[in-house]
Amino acid sequence: MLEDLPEGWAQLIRRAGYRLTRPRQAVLRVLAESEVALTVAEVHRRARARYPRLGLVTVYRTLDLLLNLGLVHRLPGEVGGQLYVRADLHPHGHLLICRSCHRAVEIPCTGLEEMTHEVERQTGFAVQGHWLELFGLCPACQEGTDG
Amino acid sequence: MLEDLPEGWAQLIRRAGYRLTRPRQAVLRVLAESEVALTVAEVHRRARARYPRLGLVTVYRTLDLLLNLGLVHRLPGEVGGQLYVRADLHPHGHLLICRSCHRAVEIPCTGLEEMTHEVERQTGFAVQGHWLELFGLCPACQEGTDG
DNA sequence: CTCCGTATTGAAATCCATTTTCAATTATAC
DNA sequence: GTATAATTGAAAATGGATTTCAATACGGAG
Repeated sequence: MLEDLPEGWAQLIRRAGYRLTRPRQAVLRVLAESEVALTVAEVHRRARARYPRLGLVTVYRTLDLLLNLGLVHRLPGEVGGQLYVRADLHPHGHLLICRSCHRAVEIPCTGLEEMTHEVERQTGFAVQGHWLELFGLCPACQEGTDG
Repeated sequence: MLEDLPEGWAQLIRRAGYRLTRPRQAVLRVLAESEVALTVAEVHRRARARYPRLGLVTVYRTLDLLLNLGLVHRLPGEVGGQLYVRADLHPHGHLLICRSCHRAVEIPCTGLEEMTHEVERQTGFAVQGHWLELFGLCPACQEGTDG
């Protein structure tokens, strides 16, 4: 039942003092299985297939929990719903996202550490983190008819 | 009355077929005068000082208009309100934003064009645009007591 | 300068994502 | 098993953003 969760998710959650309940497992599994960034509503829809009584609120709470544990990324999307993806697929927060299907691909991001230090030197800011997002159309969606 | 607007904003808006009304001027002026990225609510608050009858709806509509004309950037911020800044201050969408005061600084962003082409080659995506955001604390806010 | 047609406005209503509240439920330690 | 504290889901509340529509004001024609 838990074996199809990503490496150590179960332990991490338990160690952090959280219970591994059925609703949570449903949400976890959905995220684990998707390489595509999902809206909250989509996570809810999919997770319901595993646990029909699942409430939307629990989806929000579980996503928040996963976010705090660093297991998922939240993509600061456009107006109308944030997107979530497994963090272990994209450890550095450098993503290429398809505007049509939300497929997310990790970008090999050379030189950003260096650039960060350079920027700190120039501006006096204390940089705490970064987000690099490229967006466009993935190969599959380029073949489709929509623009 | 219009002279303190950034270069050509007035003409651009007129040429695009829009009227330069008092409510719009109020909103324009607020954005023109701020180097800091502003929430919609903050724009509303400040613009009211110039034109008290100004409705929040008009702020949204005007920001949208400016966004379409490319005169402002919308920063895909965290949950709870998007931020807007003059686009001419940050032509490439590479920003360093203070988490405390929302001051936005343009990042000299070398090598990103190259990286984009490289990524397109590797992934087959058609890249349409990008967003690079560093966040941290500006020098002034580092001195403050809050974290 | 005045009049007119039309774009624009603001208030209210609505929409939709997210959060809060709280009684009922359920996972885990004993 | 039982106790107990975390967790859940429904409903209500919140808050950002959008839609609707009658009233208003811009800016060209006269």
